[in-house]
Amino acid sequence: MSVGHTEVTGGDAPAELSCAQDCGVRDVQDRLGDKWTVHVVVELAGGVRRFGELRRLVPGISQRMLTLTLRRLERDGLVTRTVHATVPPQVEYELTPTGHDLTRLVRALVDWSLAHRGSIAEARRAYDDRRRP
Amino acid sequence: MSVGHTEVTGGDAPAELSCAQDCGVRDVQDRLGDKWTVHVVVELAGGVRRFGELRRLVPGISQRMLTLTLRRLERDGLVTRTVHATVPPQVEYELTPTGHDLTRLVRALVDWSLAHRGSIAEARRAYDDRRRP
DNA sequence: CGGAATCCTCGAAGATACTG
DNA sequence: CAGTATCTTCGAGGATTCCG
Repeated sequence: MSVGHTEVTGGDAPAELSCAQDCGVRDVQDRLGDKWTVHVVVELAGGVRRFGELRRLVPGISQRMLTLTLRRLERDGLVTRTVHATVPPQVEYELTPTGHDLTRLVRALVDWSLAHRGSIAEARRAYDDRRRP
Repeated sequence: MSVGHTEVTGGDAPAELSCAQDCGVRDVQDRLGDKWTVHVVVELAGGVRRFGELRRLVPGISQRMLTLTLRRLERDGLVTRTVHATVPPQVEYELTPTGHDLTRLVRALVDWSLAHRGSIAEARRAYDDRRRP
């Protein structure tokens, strides 16, 4: 099995992982690996959401982290930010097409972890028991 | 679109994301999000590897981080560790079936980032240009 | 060779306070 | 309401040293 390596000469396989250290994979890892992005994306998958709405939908997130998370998503073109010049102010966030495609990856993540949740927990118990008798 | 929510009563959809705060998804996020696991898994996808071999195959990784990364993978039942009582010592690592399945997720990650690499870089430039004229 | 133990740095994330 | 600005904490990860 080969995860990544495409022969540069004539390959049609999907990826070469080590193209000049990571070729952008780190960006995705950083988004998917941080504490809040996945949660925010999941809520945005439900449609347009306002800032305070997201704050309520993602329990435990601080105002600061919600702002940072949304800004990063916006910067990467995964989310649009629409300011309505009303009073009080009203800001709406929505997934872009690319952002929606990200939810497919998130779903793959969730599916995988659910599929192997049991075996991992078991392996972990076994390992810990071996180490701490 | 709904990424996660399965009605507990009779749903057959794949996942409920907020089952008691994350239901194991964080574990996978932590592995996939950290700095080295993906690289190590990719190399192990090529077959059995010795410690020093991995050290050479994953450029930049420290001895400590390679050890930690492998231990975590072993603890989760994704990698087996085989010590040959030779001199000098020889330790071999290999993906378990679950570990091999993890490579499918890694591949999805790599594929996604390659597919959207361009649009993300572009969005990022546009965003930065808007903010710093 | 394949680690374990220790020390240190630095950035992610939390808490709090202020503002257009 | 939807932020920005500061300060602080905490842990991942790096460097180094020692060991069976």
